[in-house]
Amino acid sequence: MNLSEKNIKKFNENLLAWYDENKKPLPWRETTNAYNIWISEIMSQQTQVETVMPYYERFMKKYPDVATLAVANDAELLKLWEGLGYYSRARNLKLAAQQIMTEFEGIFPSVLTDILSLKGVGPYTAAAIASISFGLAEPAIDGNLMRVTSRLFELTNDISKSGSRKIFDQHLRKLISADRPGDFNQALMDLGSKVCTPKIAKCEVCPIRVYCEAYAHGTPLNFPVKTKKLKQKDLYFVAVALQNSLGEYYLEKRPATGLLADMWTFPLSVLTENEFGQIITDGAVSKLPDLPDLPDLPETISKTEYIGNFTHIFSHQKWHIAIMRAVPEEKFEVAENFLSADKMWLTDLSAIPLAGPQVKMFEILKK
DNA sequence: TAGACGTGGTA
DNA sequence: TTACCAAGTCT
Repeated sequence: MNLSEKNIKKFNENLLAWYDENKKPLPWRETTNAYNIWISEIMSQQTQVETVMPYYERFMKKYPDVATLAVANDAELLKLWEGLGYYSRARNLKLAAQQIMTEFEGIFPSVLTDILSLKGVGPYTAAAIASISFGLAEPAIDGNLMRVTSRLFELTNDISKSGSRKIFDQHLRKLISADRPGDFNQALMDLGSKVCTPKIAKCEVCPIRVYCEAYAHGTPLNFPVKTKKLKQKDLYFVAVALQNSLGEYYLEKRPATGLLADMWTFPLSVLTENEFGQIITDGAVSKLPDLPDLPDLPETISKTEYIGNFTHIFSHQKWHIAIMRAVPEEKFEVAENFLSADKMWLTDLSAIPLAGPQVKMFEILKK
C-alpha cells in the first residue's frame, strides 16, 4: 500500500464508514466505561462473542464496579465463570481489581503502562481499553488484526511467534485513526470476523480492498503464515463416584495452580492406556484413587461397578475417563458436610465451581 | 520462546 | 473424527 498521508486518511474514511454501517451490536459497545470494556475484553479472549454475552450480563449484574469485584467471593466468582474456560482469567480479574483499589485509588488507570501492569492484561487488552475507553492511538493486535494486516501488506511473518507482533504493530501505527482509534480497532476486528475471514476472503464486499496487496495479487488465502498447533496428548483416568446414604457424592478440590485450578473433581487416578482398555472392555480395575479416611466410611469398598466412559478435550490434553461406582458393603452416614477446605460431600451442585469433565460425569451418573 | 491454559463451533 | 478456529496471557 502507498502510505501517503492522503491514502491513510482515505483508508480510515472507508474503514470507519463501513464500521458505522456494519458493526456488530454488542452489549459492551453501548458504553466506553473502562471497567465494562475491561471485563468484556478479558471474557472475549479466545472466546466467541456469542458465548460471552450471557456471561457478561451476569457478571455486570453481580459485580457492577471495581470495588465490588475486589471483594468478590472466590468460589462465587469461579462459579460465575464456570463453562467459559481459562479460569485463571477470573482469578486475575479479582487480583487486578484489588490492584486498582490499592495502587490507583479505585480509579481505573488511563495510562497505557498502568493498564498493562494489571494482572491478566497483556498488550492486546491494554491497547483495546486504552483506545476504546481513553481515545489513545494504540493498535489492539489480536488474531483478526494480524490476519487483516498480513493480507494488506502480504506479511509473511509467522503470527504464532510472539516476536512477529512488533512488525504488525509498526504497520498498524501508521494507519490507526487519531480521531477514532477505538473504532479503528473494532472496525478491523469486525472486518476480520465478517469479511476478511480465515477460510474465505469476501474481497468483493471489503471496504479497503483497493489498499490490499493480497487482493491485488489474488493471494489473500496465502495469509497469514502460521505454524501448526501440536496435537493434544492422550491421558487416561479412572474416576470414582462414592455416595453416602444421603446420596451425596464425595468430591475433592484440585490444586490452586495448573489445569482447572481450584475446581472440584471426583477422585481421579492416572491409568495407562492398557489399564483404561481393561476397564472399558470387562470392567476390571487394577488401581483406584485413594478414598478419604472417614470415621463413618465402611472399612472396605468391596465392590466397584463400571458405569461408562467419556472423553474431554482441552486445548493441549485429551482426557479419557472411565467411571467406577464404589459400592460400600453397608450404608453409611456422614457427620460433617465439609470434611476440610478441599474435601466435601456435594450437597448443592449449583454452589461449587465444576469444570467440563465433572459436569459430564454428573450427566452420565444421573442416567 | 514454546507450551500451558478451556470450551464450543465449524468443515 | 480430525483439524482448526475464536477479541490472549503467563511463565
